[in-house]
Amino acid sequence: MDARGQQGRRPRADVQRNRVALLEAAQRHFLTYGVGTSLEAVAKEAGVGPGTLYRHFPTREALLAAVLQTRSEELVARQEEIARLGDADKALEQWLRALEEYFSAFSGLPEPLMAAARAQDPDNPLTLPCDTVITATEEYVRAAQRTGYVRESVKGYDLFLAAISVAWLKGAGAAEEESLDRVRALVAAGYRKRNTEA
Amino acid sequence: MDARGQQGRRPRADVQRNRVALLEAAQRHFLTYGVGTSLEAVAKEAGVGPGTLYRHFPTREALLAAVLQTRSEELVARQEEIARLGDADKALEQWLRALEEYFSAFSGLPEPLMAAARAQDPDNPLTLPCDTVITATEEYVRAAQRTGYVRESVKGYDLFLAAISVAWLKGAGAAEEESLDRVRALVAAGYRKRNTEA
DNA sequence: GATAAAACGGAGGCTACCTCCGCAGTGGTT
DNA sequence: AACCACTGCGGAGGTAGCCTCCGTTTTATC
Repeated sequence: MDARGQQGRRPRADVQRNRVALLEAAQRHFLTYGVGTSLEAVAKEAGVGPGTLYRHFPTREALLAAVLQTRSEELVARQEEIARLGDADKALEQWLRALEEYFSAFSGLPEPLMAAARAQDPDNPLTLPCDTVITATEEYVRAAQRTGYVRESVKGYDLFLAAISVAWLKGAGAAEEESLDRVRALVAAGYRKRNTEA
Repeated sequence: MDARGQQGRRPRADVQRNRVALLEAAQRHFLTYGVGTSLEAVAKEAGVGPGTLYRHFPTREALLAAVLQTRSEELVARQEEIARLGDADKALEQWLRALEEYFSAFSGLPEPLMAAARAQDPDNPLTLPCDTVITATEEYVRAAQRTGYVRESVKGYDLFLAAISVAWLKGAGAAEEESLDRVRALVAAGYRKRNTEA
């Protein structure tokens, strides 16, 4: 009598319950210990056995991608906000900043993202979000090039690489915010046409 | 009767023999599998037990630092070569390139180097080489600033970070040489005063 | 309730880390 | 050359994390 599409029985209640518990536990652990955290510990904290974790999320990347979903949505929301700016240069700058925050969501995140970006393996659940942000970056770059702010030789992928590098630096913990700001300025000075002397 | 310093018996021959075998095996494995390779496998290939490996090199970082010693010497040799250039701008550029190669010696090397650079733990055997190259970078930057090539706001540490980031990108394998070249150009355009339009 | 399908969970096999200590190899001495 | 003392060897073993397989439990439906 229920309105689900075609056939098959209604999905079991415990599946959804466990999935949510796993995602919450995973987020906590990724935040605290980075993406390399023990998956067994995640399962234990979610109150399920390791088998259940691996059935829901067959690889670490799958779990990561699922946890990252929320952040991806935040990123889309930011895009709308950025679109309201009008100024293509400011938009690109803000977008890169948003990207960087996204990549720094958990310590160690840049690594698997890079692996996904490179391998183009359609089975890797991180490939999709990766490609999405690269494409978006290319558009911001094109827009800023049309209005003459950005060098013609710069490609969107380059700035994706720059953003993920800065995120890596941040996650490697090796630099205080002050150093990071100077690196960001370095990148900005690198892609802009105008030369703000200093 | 032999000319060793003060007292104690002569060091045993097997110690040196094992040390060399370990270093060779470690270098091979680091080259092939990256810095995360199995240390037990290294010991086995060197023909010694795990205990011997850990006695010689109590941590992975210690082994890494010892293997890196050769490369550090190469880097010093390069410095002399660079000094002969005369041009401070070219010198800085070449130094950054040499740094990047040094950091890319093994896949995954940037991670422990960053950790050492940040923690300033005197017990970490990677801290010393790290500090050395940072100091050297600062000098190259100062020289290039004196001759007016480089922005005053740039710090040596920033360019160290930039170089290690590019090495990370290379090791993460995510970028072909073409993309890396564009990122390098981005960094160069970022730290230079002169604006080479494009 | 009864039934069948779906999901659970933990035991178990695997690999790697690192330590500890009985034993073997080595340098010095006679 | 034979002995001694000691330094260094190496592997067994405890720990932890990965991932799978399958007997058991939970669930939706009738």
